[in-house]
Amino acid sequence: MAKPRSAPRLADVAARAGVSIATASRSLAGREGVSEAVAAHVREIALQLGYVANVHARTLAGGATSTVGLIVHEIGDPYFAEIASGVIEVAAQRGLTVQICHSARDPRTELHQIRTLIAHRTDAIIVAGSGYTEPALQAESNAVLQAFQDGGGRVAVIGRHFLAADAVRPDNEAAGRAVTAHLLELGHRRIGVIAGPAVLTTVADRLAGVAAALADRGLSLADVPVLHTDFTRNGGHAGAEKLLAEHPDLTALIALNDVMAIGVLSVLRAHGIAVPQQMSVAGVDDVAVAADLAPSLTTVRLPMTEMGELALTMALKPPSARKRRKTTGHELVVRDSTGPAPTPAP
Amino acid sequence: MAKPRSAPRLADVAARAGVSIATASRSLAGREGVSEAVAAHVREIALQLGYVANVHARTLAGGATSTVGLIVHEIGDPYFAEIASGVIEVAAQRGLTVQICHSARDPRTELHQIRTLIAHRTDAIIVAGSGYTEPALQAESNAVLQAFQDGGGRVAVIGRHFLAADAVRPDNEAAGRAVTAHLLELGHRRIGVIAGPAVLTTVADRLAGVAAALADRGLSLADVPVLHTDFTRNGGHAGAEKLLAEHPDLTALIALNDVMAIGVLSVLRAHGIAVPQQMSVAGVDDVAVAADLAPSLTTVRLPMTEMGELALTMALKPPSARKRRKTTGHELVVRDSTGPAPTPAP
DNA sequence: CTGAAAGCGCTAACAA
DNA sequence: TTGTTAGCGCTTTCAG
Repeated sequence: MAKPRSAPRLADVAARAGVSIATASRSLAGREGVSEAVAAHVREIALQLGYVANVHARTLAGGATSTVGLIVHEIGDPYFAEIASGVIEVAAQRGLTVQICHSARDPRTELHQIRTLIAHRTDAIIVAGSGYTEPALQAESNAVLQAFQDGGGRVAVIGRHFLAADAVRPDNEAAGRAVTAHLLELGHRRIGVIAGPAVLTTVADRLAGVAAALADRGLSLADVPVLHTDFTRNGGHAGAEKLLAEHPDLTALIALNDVMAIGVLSVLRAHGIAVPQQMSVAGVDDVAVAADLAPSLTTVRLPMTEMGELALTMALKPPSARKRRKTTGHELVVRDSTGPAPTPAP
Repeated sequence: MAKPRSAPRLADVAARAGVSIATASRSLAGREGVSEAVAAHVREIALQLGYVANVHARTLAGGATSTVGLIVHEIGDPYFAEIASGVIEVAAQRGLTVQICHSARDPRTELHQIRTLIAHRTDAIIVAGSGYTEPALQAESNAVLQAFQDGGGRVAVIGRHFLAADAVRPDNEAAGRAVTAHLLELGHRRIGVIAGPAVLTTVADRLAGVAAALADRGLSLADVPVLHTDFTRNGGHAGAEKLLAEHPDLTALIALNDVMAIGVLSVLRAHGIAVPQQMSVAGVDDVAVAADLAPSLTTVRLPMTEMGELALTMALKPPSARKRRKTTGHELVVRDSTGPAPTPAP
């Protein structure tokens, strides 16, 4: 075993450069009050020693941690993976590192992860998972995040949360509306909706959009079957099986996110139901693979990567008195999974 | 602005509990040398104060950081997202937090990320990105990681690296061999290979497997067109276009990973080439969507999530004298994208 | 412009 | 069993 003293410390750099650690610190931090010559020399030495400041010591001494936290429901879900990619990219540009946690779509777990990130004194925390329609579920998270912000921490959320923080808001209602209007225009009237858990604001908002589009045509959400299952590929799969069995007359299926739609398509394929000839299918998100499915998936594009970038960018700005709110664009992407409603057999 | 003193400190807990900080520390750490009564009391107080230890202070004082680093090429790639999911899960179980960095398939960036993680004094570092066939490219990373390990840090890599560390090794050669043998058995002889950058060991190993399977049939890799492009969906897309144009007689395409295969399928669809009737396509990895593509993708399953779990588990074990090496299983999954070679037109 | 020294919050000897 | 105290490596006054 080698000696535990592995990484060079500031003291090593200072000694080697023949200056005090205070001067060394100033030089490396690029603070002023050091002659450029000395500063350059110190930097030179630091470089050749491969010196990297100990983040913990720096943090303890009052500096920033250069770390941001990101809470997602599940990183294996492409929606979150794409958001994470955006967050990581801008973090890297700014010399920050990203801690990622799973909330597993559970408010208790989310609270726990928030606590953990706070304990790590991350400079900022980004909550990317959907909010909950029931404020009580996030009351404690809210309190904890508030305290964190009062202490100088920065917070940004993605989606609609009952959290007082800067927010990046995909327009989920408009997305739900767009996809539904598209199907209605194609002549579909017997539409089934496969939704995620009703407590998620993302689900509630998209569903509200569906309802609004229906209302525009004098229809009501009460008239269409809505099934709440997991917000995952398997949830979509199970939901489609159930809906198909209970409502054999449906001509279109809306999955409230693309991964669910993927599950829906697999069921249709297994049952030999032609898409879109016999059944149209649409999702929301436009995850990367949506375009490469067969049939390619009609969906509403949400700029996930950009949302991640935006969230971190906002969080890194100096806090403003009132919370910032940034709504992202969305775009209906019509592909091959939707088509005209089949004319009913005479 | 509230006062900066937000989080309660150990001293606060100790004072409130009427004990010294040493006793408080012991109680919370669950170390022995404290009467159970006192310990329980301290824990109680800590709980009601919402006390969470400052990770940085703890680390600086010689404790563990409760943080592990994970370096992936790109988290948006489902292969890495699934690995990350596994890592995060076992980390959460053990009360650890995960810092994820992008290496962007660039050795320089990878080195930089390793340095960053070391600066953060993560307890362990997991390098999930592929290794490089050219040892020189990772020489410096190797040195830095070695120093990290000498200093008590733990390291695990996924894949074949020229890094002295515990390793989880998907059997890439066997995977390449399996998929190729499958195609050969189906009667294909004019097979094109769409590969990622040749410098990646993952690519080199899978390609070696392809060569081995060909050799088993008396064929040579020299006889089949191999195209090296990006190890991504778009790389697969571009590669397929090129290969198709240059070798119109091919009857099967092997993409060296599933995301490339997705790009390949999209090209075939665009050209109206029926899969598998006119062209068979196979990938490697079995990412989640592979089963849901149409046609569903024949591939070789690698247990990505489990690989992530395994890597962290290994890294968390006390270091052993000789490096551990764990080879994971793989399994040919035949789906709809491969079929018998079309009989040549007479 | 530069250096000395006081912490930051916690752990781990060492005492009592 | 419990308390005292010396750091961990760095930033930041405050002197010089």
